[in-house]
This record gives sequence, structure tokens and C-alpha cells, in this order.
Amino acid sequence: MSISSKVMGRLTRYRALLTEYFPKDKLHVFSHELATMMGFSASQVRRDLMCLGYFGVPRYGYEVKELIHHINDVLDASKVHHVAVVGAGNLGRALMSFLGSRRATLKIVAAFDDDPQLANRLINGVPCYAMDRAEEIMKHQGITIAILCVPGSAAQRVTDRLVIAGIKGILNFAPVPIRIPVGIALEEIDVTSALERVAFYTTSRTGTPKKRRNSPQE
Amino acid sequence: MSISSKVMGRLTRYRALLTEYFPKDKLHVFSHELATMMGFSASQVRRDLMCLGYFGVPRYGYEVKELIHHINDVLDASKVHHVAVVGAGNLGRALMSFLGSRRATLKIVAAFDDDPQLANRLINGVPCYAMDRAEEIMKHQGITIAILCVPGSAAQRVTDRLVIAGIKGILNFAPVPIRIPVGIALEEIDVTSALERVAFYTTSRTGTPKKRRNSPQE
DNA sequence: CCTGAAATGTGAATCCATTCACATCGTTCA
DNA sequence: TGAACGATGTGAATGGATTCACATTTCAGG
Repeated sequence: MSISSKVMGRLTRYRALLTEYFPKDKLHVFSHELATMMGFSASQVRRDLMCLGYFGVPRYGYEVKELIHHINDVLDASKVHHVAVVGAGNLGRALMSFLGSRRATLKIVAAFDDDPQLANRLINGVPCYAMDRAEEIMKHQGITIAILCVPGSAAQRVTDRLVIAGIKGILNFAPVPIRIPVGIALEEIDVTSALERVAFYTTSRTGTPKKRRNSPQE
Repeated sequence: MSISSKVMGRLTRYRALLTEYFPKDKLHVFSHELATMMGFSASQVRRDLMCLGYFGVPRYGYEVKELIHHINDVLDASKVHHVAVVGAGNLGRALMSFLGSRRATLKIVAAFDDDPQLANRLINGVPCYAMDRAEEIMKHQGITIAILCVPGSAAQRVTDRLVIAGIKGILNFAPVPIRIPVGIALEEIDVTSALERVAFYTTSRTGTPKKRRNSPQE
């Protein structure tokens, strides 16, 4: 059974919740507990967990340790990935420090930038290289994933260079869609668009806005 | 007809594409042109544009100026929104400068932070206040939207305070889901989760959940 | 051991988004 | 002018994700 992108996304968040923000002394968790924490329905949670090959026990719920373990198995079926931040402007640098301390399987090992000022320096503990050394460094460091934080006007051009250099996955923060050949993984995060979406639903009283509705109760 | 969140998201991106990254001398645009630029199908584009109340002409496509104008009408049905960045760490600051120069209808007018070091200073041109002045400042400045960039451990607590202070919309960058009362707009951007998703599809040769060369916005 | 309560796993139903297919229409050119 | 082309708008078909509903399982307590 193949796991859809949406399920994937939720699995990563279950894991984050359980490993980092869940009481250490609770050994079991119910689907409806996860559901209220995440903001959706219990049957949704159970469906998602079904594709793990691990099953809870009725009346008892899921064993937290086992659950995390099985999510790891599915999600990190891969090896460790080496990641490069491409575009070391404000956003790029913020992401370096934000992601720096995170999962051990995703290591940020390099940054690239067009600006020669930044080349060959350490930025937030990450070595920064000139853009035209991308291919060389990527090969040498075994970099498979790029986080793209360049201005929209440069996004496609830089992407093309990354593709030539052999990138396998891209997380795109540039505010324009980019085109890539099939076979390369792509996720796009458009901050401006997200903000505009919030603004839209903030005023329009009429429409039923979004998925999640929970009371701030515990 | 109510506009779904997904359509909304694409409309903002059509607009960005047309206003900022489209040849100024092209007066018309075809659905299939937008489609290849955005990475999805032409009928998708036409469906989306249908809810604008503006119609293209066969053989000629859509008049760019009119199209932008009608997207504006639908998206900015609202007034200007005043936005606060909550949590002035690395990510918060990066977003301030990243979003600072953007759409005039979304103005970042304040930042809040628990750290007393940061209070009453200008950060990237934005005045920063202590968290406990949130209600006062929000009222005074007419702030309706918050961009939440605090650590996961503080996210729910800070959210509750914002809610009490009367926030109307939240864009959440904290890596945990937050719960809010009905009637408040919410969008969540989980960078870690997005990166993990890319990593997953980067290795797993098996599943091909991405249909076309481009993936949709989350 | 038996009964009841409470949770699970899952087929079926529902809902929503996307794509297909085509009738329709404006433009262009013979 | 009118016929052919190439694009649109949209009903219907498809496909995917979510929810419903319930049979099933497990545990607690008498």
C-alpha cells in the first residue's frame, strides 16, 4: 500500500507531537487524544495509523513507544539526508538555525549563495559556498536535498542549476512555482500566499473557512 | 458560491505570477499558459477562474489586467489588515523583512516577544513590544492577524493570550498544532514536516504520489 | 466466568477536488 | 462573407480523502 502525501504529512506531525510535546509518563495514547491535539477526527487518526502495520489494542489505545518506532520505520525508510540551503538571505539563515537542531536524519551541511561576500564563510555554523561550486560540493558532501530561499526572479534559474548538479529533492520557499523534471521530489511553501489566505478568511464572515475547529479547552 | 481554501490559495498565486513574474507586454493569457507556469492542468485553471465572475473570451484567453483586477476584488474584499509578528527570534525576524515589502493590504505593524531585551526596540523597522502589552497594542493599532513564530513549547500558551486579546486570524509557524475557538482563521506552516515529506519522496522510489512535474501547495 | 463499557479496524457512504469531454463561441483568414 | 480553428465554460465522470457506523476486541468488576 502506497502512502499518500497527506497521510505522510500527518504522520510526521504525530511523531513530532509524541516525541517532543507529549507527557513522558503517559505510556498509551488513544486515537481521540491524538485527534483533539491535532485538531481533527479520531477516525482520521486511526486511518492514518493503519498504514503503519502497527495496531493498537481496543480499550488500551496505542503504545507510545511502539507507535513512534513504527512511524520512524515508515518515514525514515531512507538513510540520512544531507541538505543544502540555497540562498543565504534572511529567510535562508533563519531556516538554517531553525532546522539546525532538528532531526538527526536531516543534516544541513552547506549553504549556497550568489553573493560573493558570503562565500567561504561560516553562517550559523554552516559553511557557505559560491553558487557555481554547487555541483562540486553537492557531489563531495552527498547532498540530495535543497531548501530554496532565493528571490522569485531567480528561482527557476537556480533550480535548473540544482537539477543539473543532480539534486533529488527540493523544498521551495520562493514565491513562484518552479518546474522540475519528473523523478525529483518537490514541496512548495508560499508564505505570502498563506498569509493572504488567513487574511481572506479573517474578514469574510460568510464562507465556512477551514478544516479545523477546536475549542481552546483542554 | 463559496470559495474553497484550495482555490483561494491558487488564486493568490495566479495573482503573484501575473503581477510580478509575467512579461509586461503580454496583454492576454491562456489557461494553458497559466497551467504550465503553475504546474497543473488547464481545466484546473479555468475552474478556478470561474469563481471570479470574470470570463475570458475563446480564442483570446483572459485579459491580464482585468484578471488581476478581478482576483483583487475577490481576495481583498477585506480592508487593509494590520499584522503582528509574535516571537521575534530568527524566523520571526526573517519573516518581517521578507514580508515587509509585500502587498500593501497586509502591513506588519508590530512584533511581540517575551524576551525583555527586545522590547521597545525597532527590529527591521518594526517596533517590538513585550508580550504582556499585546492586548493594548493590538487594540490601539487595529491588529487583526498574528504570525506565530514561537517555540513549540510556548505555542498554545501564546495563542491563548492572543485569542483573549482579540486576534482574528493566525498564521502558525510553530511546529505543533494549536487550538483556537471557532470563528478565528488559522493556517499552519510546518517547515519541519515539509522537509521530512521531501526527504521521504526523495528516497522512496516506489510511490509516485506527485502526478505532474509540479506538486500542489500543501 | 459473564457482562458492560470503551476503544479499535474497516467496509460503505459521503464529500470534495480534479479531470474529461464536448458544445459553444469569438477570431482569423481564404 | 463564411468556414475552420482554437480557445472557453461547464455537466458529468473520476478519483481521493474523510467521515460514518458498526462488528469486534479487550479489560474491569461483580
